[in-house]
Amino acid sequence: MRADAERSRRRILDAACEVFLERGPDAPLDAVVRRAGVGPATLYRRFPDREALVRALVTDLLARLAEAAEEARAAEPDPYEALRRFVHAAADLRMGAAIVVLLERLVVDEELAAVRRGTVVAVEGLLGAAREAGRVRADVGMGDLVLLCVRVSRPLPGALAALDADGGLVHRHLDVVLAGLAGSDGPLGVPLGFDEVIAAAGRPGEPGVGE
Amino acid sequence: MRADAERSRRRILDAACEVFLERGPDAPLDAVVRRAGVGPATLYRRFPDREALVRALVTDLLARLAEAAEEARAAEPDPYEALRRFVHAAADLRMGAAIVVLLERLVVDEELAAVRRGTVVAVEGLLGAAREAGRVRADVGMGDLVLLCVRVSRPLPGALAALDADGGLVHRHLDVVLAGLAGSDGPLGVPLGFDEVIAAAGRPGEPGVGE
DNA sequence: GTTATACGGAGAAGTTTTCTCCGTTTCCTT
DNA sequence: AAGGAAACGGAGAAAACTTCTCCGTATAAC
Repeated sequence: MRADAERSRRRILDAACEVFLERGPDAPLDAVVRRAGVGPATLYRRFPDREALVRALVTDLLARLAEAAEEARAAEPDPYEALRRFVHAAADLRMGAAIVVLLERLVVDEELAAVRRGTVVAVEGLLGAAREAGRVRADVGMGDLVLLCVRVSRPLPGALAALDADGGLVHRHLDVVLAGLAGSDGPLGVPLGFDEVIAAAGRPGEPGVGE
Repeated sequence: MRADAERSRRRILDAACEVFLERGPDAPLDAVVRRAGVGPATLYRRFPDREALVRALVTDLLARLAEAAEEARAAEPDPYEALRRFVHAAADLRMGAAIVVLLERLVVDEELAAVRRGTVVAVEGLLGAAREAGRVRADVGMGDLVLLCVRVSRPLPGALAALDADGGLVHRHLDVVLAGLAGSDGPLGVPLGFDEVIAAAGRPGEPGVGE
């Protein structure tokens, strides 16, 4: 495969990740194209239809998530810290995009099921260890973990997304979820005020959810 | 105003709330119409354009939120419980819809600013009291509170929304946010497993984010 | 330097969304 | 309970968006 082709592929996949996360799996492929900065023909040449794109995206992402889980377990001896490290990594990898698009748009074939199983097992290991160590309450399951991650790491809707351009807010809020509003499990820094929310969204001329 | 007109108005507003929350402020008004079970003409007669609908929706919702805050403060002597009660009420009122649509689509005029101020003051009172009582960490601000509520109470994307048909999951996850994963501030009941997530989304034939 | 491969833009075809007209139904008044 | 004003729903024209392809130009490998 030629170098520029590989580069385009990567840019399209990354763009698709962001776009599906923001606008759902029905987002126009045209939006992906624009975000990727490539021509429409390039996308359609590489991925014959939406399904092909989605399948490539999900496979890629699930594999990287499993890797991140292994990496977290290896890097942190403390099970809770390992879980925490993974959750933050998953947000950076845009786990939400994989979940949303996977569950919505894809017939799960043999290959995909295998990749998915690997990821689930790895994350379950992380969660189970933290739970056994008594660092995570027993009445929280994988589904909670995954859904809370999806909820918190999804981009904020519309103009609010500008608040979190660098992703810092996602990590902050993941920490809140992890540590709890009433806890004191590590400082969060300066409180975010409501005025800043207003200010960020007050900028006119932003066409909304789209770009 | 005639009784049937008032009834239509209410149904449209409720439907708009759900639809904007699920699909963002660009959702087709036609989707609102279908969900409300009225004809398109009825919507356009009552609200000349999207902006009129959105403005009515937001004004209505902000006022109800302020009410809910007052009610929570009056009903619960303990400041933390009052905050908790409000947060759950806000989710039921679909606060997310107001925030998203307000910040995105609306020029904030005099009237709207006044309503908004009232709501913010009421909620700030709740949060401040809980913080002073030492029940909420000092490094969490109104912005965090609002954004976390938006994040957690937004409907899950696409088919995942079926998991939470009755809203129970939102309340569960709000409690996680409030109490913290590592805390033990009240039992959450049976853990939600990953399999249930898969099962809920595995149902084919669901056209996705739309209805 | 040559050749095969990939690229971007313009635009046709198909789909979705917006918004109005008008005949029928529902509510209020007397 | 009957008349009249007001509201309703459905069909459909017009506009806006999406999808997807053709083809001349640019880029990478040898």
